[in-house]
Amino acid sequence: MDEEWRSVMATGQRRSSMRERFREQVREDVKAVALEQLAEGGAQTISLNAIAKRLGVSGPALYRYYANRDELLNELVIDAYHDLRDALASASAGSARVRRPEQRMRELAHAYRQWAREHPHRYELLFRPPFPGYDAHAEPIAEAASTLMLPVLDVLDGNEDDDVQYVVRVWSRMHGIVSLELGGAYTAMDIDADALYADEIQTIIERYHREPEAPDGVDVVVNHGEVRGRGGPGDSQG
Amino acid sequence: MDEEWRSVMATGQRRSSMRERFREQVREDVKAVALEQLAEGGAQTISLNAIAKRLGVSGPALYRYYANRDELLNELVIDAYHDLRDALASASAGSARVRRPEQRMRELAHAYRQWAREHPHRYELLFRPPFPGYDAHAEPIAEAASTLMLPVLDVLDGNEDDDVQYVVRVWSRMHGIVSLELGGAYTAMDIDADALYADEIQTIIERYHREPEAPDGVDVVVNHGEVRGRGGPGDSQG
DNA sequence: TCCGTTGTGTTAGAGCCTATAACAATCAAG
DNA sequence: CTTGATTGTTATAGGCTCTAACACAACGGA
Repeated sequence: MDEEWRSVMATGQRRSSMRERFREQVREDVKAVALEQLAEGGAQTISLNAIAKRLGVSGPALYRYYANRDELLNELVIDAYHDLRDALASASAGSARVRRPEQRMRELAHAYRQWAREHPHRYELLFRPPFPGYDAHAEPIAEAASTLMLPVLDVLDGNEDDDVQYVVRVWSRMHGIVSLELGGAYTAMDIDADALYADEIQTIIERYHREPEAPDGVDVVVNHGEVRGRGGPGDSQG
Repeated sequence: MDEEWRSVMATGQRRSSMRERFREQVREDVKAVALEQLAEGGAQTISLNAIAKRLGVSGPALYRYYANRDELLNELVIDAYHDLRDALASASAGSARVRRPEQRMRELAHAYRQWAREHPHRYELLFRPPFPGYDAHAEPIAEAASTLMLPVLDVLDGNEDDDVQYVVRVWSRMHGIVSLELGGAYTAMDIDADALYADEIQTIIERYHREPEAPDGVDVVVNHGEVRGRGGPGDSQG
């Protein structure tokens, strides 16, 4: 830790707020190690003590940087939420105006699941009831949801108001599969998660896709499979 | 603990396997306290030490009954799985031959969500990736899934083979909503979980309900919203 | 009835953790 | 150069899991 200080001093950068920069650097280092521990054994494996040891620092030193373990975890939650948001935004932007909306939806859904599979513990961290000390959960989740909503709404060409509930339902369907997949439920019962997810997304897309091609506007604008009055039997042809 | 022994001896029940019965009793007591701790602060709150203290026994005594903390947790998982299974079976049996299949489906779905809301931490315990020591997860989850599948299959009048994937998808949709609800996501974004869930189930029911009333058997037997060839535009009337 | 086996409880202790307190050293700036 | 803020250290308290060594009660056969 002292070495870093000296090397930084040697390079002769601007002295102002050097301490702050260093402080921020240490906080990042701590989070980096915490992320490794998280990836290895889940949230309960994260230990300030072990992190300190790995950074070559004696235990309580890190309490200068994080008031307690929960504060570190909350930081990880916020970072994870940002990361997921960026991944989704990136996927959404990547297929912005190029392809058909169905394809955009497919890619967005794929990005969602892929992020979860790449960072299972962080995903778990995001959408888990943190009953003991729920500090920074409500707000990030709500914002993450909104961020997920926007691309979906964009893909669905929805009107942002009544469609919110439908988009949440779409999100819930994606989350349901992803969550069970990460939990190992599908593996345990020998089910192909890839195919399952693909089929589900396909179903969602078709469900949506009826709308813009509806011949006459009977009242189908925001139907999306909600109740809204049934058309009686015979409205299906396969 | 000695008191119980003496009182039991005093009642003069059959001596054979008295020890076993007592042992089983203690194991149950331990689990009871563990369940309280679970309900209060989640799985990480469960502590053999604290349980021992609450039972008026000194710490390591409980290691005579549970090899380690994980064994206790696994027992809780298995119990939770049994409990959920019973709740679903009960709901399924309760509305067995009386009502229309749609109503049975509705009640089954309701029982599922209700159990999760009554035992949020146990539900969480069931469907969570237990990365550190996953002992008894794969099998219980698979069996719990089957148990959930059967009533759903029954409600759907499916033929148990090809329909498995569809039932898993239905289950995933229920789990998705329940999981996000327990995670507090809906509360954070001001969404009525009751309505959301009801709508989702209704959608599922309608989706299914087209089948038996399909006018001519075009190939609709196991369609359930899977890809299987699209009918082109105009197959929706609201 | 006696005695060995088995089961169950105890305390002691190692090793991990979180977190606080008291103290020392270093940096920043007047 | 002195002073105050920052950051590191060790010591300590208290919690946890789990093992070891020991004591005693219950069981069951001789």
